[in-house]
Amino acid sequence: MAKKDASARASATSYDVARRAGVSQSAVSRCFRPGASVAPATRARIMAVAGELGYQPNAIAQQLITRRSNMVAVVISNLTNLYYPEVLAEISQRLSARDIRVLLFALQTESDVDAVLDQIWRYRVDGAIVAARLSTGQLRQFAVRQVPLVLYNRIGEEEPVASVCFDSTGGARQLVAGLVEARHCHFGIIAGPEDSYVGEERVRAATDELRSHGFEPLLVRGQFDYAGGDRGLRQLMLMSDSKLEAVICANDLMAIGAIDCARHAFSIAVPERLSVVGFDGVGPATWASYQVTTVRQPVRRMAEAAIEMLLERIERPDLPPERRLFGGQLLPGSSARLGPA
Amino acid sequence: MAKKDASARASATSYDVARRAGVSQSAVSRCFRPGASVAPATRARIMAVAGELGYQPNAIAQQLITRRSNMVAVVISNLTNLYYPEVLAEISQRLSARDIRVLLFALQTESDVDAVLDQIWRYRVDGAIVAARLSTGQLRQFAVRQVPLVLYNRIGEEEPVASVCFDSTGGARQLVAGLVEARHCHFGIIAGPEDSYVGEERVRAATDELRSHGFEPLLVRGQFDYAGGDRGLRQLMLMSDSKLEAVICANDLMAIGAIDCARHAFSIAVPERLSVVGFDGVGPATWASYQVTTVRQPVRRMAEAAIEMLLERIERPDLPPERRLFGGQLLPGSSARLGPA
DNA sequence: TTGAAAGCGGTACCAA
DNA sequence: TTGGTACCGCTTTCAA
Repeated sequence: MAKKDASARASATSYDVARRAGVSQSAVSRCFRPGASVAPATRARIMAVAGELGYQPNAIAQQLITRRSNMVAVVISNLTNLYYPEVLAEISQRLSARDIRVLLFALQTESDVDAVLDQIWRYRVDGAIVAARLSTGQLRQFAVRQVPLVLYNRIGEEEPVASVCFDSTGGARQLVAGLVEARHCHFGIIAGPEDSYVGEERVRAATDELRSHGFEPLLVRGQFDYAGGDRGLRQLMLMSDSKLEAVICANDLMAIGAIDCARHAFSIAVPERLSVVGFDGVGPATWASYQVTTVRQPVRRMAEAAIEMLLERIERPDLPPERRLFGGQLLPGSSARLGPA
Repeated sequence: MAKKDASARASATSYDVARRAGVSQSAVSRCFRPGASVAPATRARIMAVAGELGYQPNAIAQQLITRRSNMVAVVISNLTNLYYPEVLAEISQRLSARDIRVLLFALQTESDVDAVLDQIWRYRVDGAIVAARLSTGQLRQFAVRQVPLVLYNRIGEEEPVASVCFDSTGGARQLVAGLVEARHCHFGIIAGPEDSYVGEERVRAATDELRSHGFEPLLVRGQFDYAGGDRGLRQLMLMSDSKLEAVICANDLMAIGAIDCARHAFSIAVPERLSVVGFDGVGPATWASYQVTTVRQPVRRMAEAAIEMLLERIERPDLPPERRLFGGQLLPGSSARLGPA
């Protein structure tokens, strides 16, 4: 059976180009591979025809033969978190710059992970950057299937996995130290859901640090959002008999919710009567109405590191797991009194 | 040359499964195609082996042969806009639910579009949802290459293209009507960059509506972000000789910037002395410190519509361009006096 | 119900 | 520098 005519298909193939340029298909292929040997005249003719036909090599076919998809799966748990869009934008742009495409998986709930992993295997991505909780079994699958993986702000709990994390502990120390120095005595912590790695680490670090100074914080939990901060503060107010002096929130969004709640629902002046601190350094944290005292994650450096680690592991799958920890920068803001001076 | 052993490759192929199950490769393939005829016993044996080997059909090979990638390109101009993460999350989740993957292209600047389009052609995506400005030439390419396309909050300027848009005009009318009824007389508009379609439409609609009431607004421009709103208000204050009574911002983020600027930089009470309104209805607009008077875009419905339109066009490429316009819901908020009562 | 075989659109090796 | 050819891993006739 004769080959189908080019016009029948949506896009031209290397055969179409070859025929019209009067060369072999191999020649066309070589023209699109940097460093291949093609006579200048031949190349010119081929490229001219390719231009006419709007020929672009079919990435799918390339992937099949080279076993390289030039795609990386990016798995993100909740894009509406305000912090993640920034991460995603960074990762996406940096991967594009390296000529790698992003296959995006935005999870609504973390329970969707298994379905996502199935797709990841099927698409034979070159690697994955995951900002979602993975079970040990799920982590093992990456190893078994030899798909390079870098976790973002998560860790492999039972086995080591390459990961890029924010140093919540260091951040928490700085915040607590400042609050203690400013002579706050009654502390509250608004934590996120227990299954959040970064969240728990922040809470644990803050708690430890407070205890080392002889303080025992009140603890409440909520979602990592504005409403979570609002509700958290209400609970703390009830529990503390209104003696609360400082609140440490697991992220900026909660801190903002808590600040608004304090000011508008309880008419408590922030920071005069109540100090509120957060984590992340997201955009809204710097808005004039809040100026949240927080610790900023170096998102760009972390995104870059995640990509570097992933690309290294794509080239050399045998590289050992490595964990890179990034310290944050204290943004003093004005939602808390940090002392002294 | 003998076939390579399965263990040499990262993942099992249908041949590996076939060999171990003692059937032909075709049989394995059929097992994974719903509605194919396979004897129950055969299927059971094959599936058992597939399970052991962790076999998953290679999506790449399937794409090549079926000419269906089950991937949709999603192009978004600035993910950091606060409004887009919500859109992206919706689109991504709804496509996943339909077993379609998202190939994400997050543009830093709109000038990257050509490079992105090249990738889109090469990956032979089934279609594209684009929330970025496309030139007429670029739009034509989609037509020529027969890649179904749906624009999100953009339109084809010189030729009709399937698109889903927010009805900025209707929204602007509602906002302006309310402001005029409340007897504001001196208006300012903080617009976005001129190359933004939605932004310009909002500005034009607001201007027209104001003129129809006999008012001529002052106009300034900036980026669609917090700083843009801040700077915009400062400029308006200079231009208006402090007579400014109402400011219409091209989006909520600018409105928030303007509100903060009014209150903190100029000590102007909002809404008592100055009314500020925005567009979109993003999360922060509802925060207690702002409660922006705005018009909310029905993001979920719009995302759903975009996907429906795209899928229809993937099935039936000959469908004519259609433009679906979604009205917004006025959120009265408390950043503006809308009248009367 | 099953297996053989012909592609899908490329890459890369080999001989000319 | 070129063209021929054997794959990559799957889907899909077509016979058996």
